Amino acid sequence: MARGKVQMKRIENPVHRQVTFCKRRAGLLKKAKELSVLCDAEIGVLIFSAHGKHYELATKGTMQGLIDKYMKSSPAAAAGSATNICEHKQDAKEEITMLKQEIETLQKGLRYIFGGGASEMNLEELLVLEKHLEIWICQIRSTKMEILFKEIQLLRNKEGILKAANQYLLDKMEENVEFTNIQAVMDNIPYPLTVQNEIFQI
Amino acid sequence: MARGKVQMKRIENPVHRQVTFCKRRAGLLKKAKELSVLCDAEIGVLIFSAHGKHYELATKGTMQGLIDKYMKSSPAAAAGSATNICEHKQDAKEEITMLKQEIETLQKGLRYIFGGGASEMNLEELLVLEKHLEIWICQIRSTKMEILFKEIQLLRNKEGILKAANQYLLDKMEENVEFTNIQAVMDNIPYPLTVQNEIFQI
DNA sequence: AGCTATTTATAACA
DNA sequence: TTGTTATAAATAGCT
Repeated sequence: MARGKVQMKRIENPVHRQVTFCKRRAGLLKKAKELSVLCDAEIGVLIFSAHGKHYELATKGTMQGLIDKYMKSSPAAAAGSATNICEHKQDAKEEITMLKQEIETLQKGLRYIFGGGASEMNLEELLVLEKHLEIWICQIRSTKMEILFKEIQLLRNKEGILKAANQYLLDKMEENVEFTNIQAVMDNIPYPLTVQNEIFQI
Repeated sequence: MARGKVQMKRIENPVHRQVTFCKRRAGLLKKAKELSVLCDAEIGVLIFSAHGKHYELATKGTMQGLIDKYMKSSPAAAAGSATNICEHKQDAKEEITMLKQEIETLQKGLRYIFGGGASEMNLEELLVLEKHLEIWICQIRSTKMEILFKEIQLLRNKEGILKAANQYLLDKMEENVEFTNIQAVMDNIPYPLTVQNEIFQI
């Protein structure tokens, strides 16, 4: 650019190359700063020399911030990038908040049970708790009914079997010349209830 | 640089600014490419315009690769970097696990109190549980009523105070020769409700 | 977008 | 690296 045009290819002379790297690097960073200031843009420049040294510039904030911005706006192809991690982090935070609320509710419920009072719960919480309990009771009643219907079915089956057995025994009796006490036989047939009496207090 | 020096400050004229942004952006990217070629360096440039548009250049590979390189070589001080985010994510996961365990414990506690999970409970246990829940609901309703009565009492007190204030104001009016709009005065008395509307949905 | 008068950047040299 | 300087590039103000 001065004292002679320059070919756009790698400078083979190592000394020349190093000097040019120094000067042009400074020039590039200066230009970047200028562009940022003049046009109100956010600019990041990363320079890695062939020897592994690195130089950077970030106008308006940190390089990290710029990279984050880049991750968000650039093709999402950057799988597993900081952005995704951030989103996961966000999700996790939300989940934690949810879980904490759940714990809070459960603890209040327990406190309520043990304390025997709901003095520390507000109206809104009490309404929610009441609704939950009502639903729970409904479920319990439904389960109860299910059990009872099963029991009834079982008893009906047993009834059928026993009636058949009785009939069989009665027939035997009639065949039999010797007269015995039918009632006694009937009384001795085991006929246990499979459920307790209180179940009829529905 | 041409036809006049330029002040190193934001160009206020939006048209000028946009034009300059275009031109200098192209210049900067060209310079970056040149430096990369001439000196065998790896260079990345990120440019975000004030309006959110973004431009990038990565010589020798992708921007992602450059960023990875930057992450590794830059002072680990880059707080909030991917590494840290990962750690945070890990922390978050652990916290979630902990919270879930806590919830499990609390739920067991509740289940214990009520005598086990409803699905595995027999009729007897279900009846007991139902009774407990009914009692609980009764207590909740009682507490709810208590809160409401307190609220009503509060409102009644306020009513008394306001009525007295109104009377006082009316008396003042009568004394006053000049006639003013009484209704306007009454309307302006602040009368905030201390509970939300939903409480009346009992 | 394209055109120049100028300002900048910088290659070669010290 | 830094400084100097001749010269190539970049670009501000216009169209």
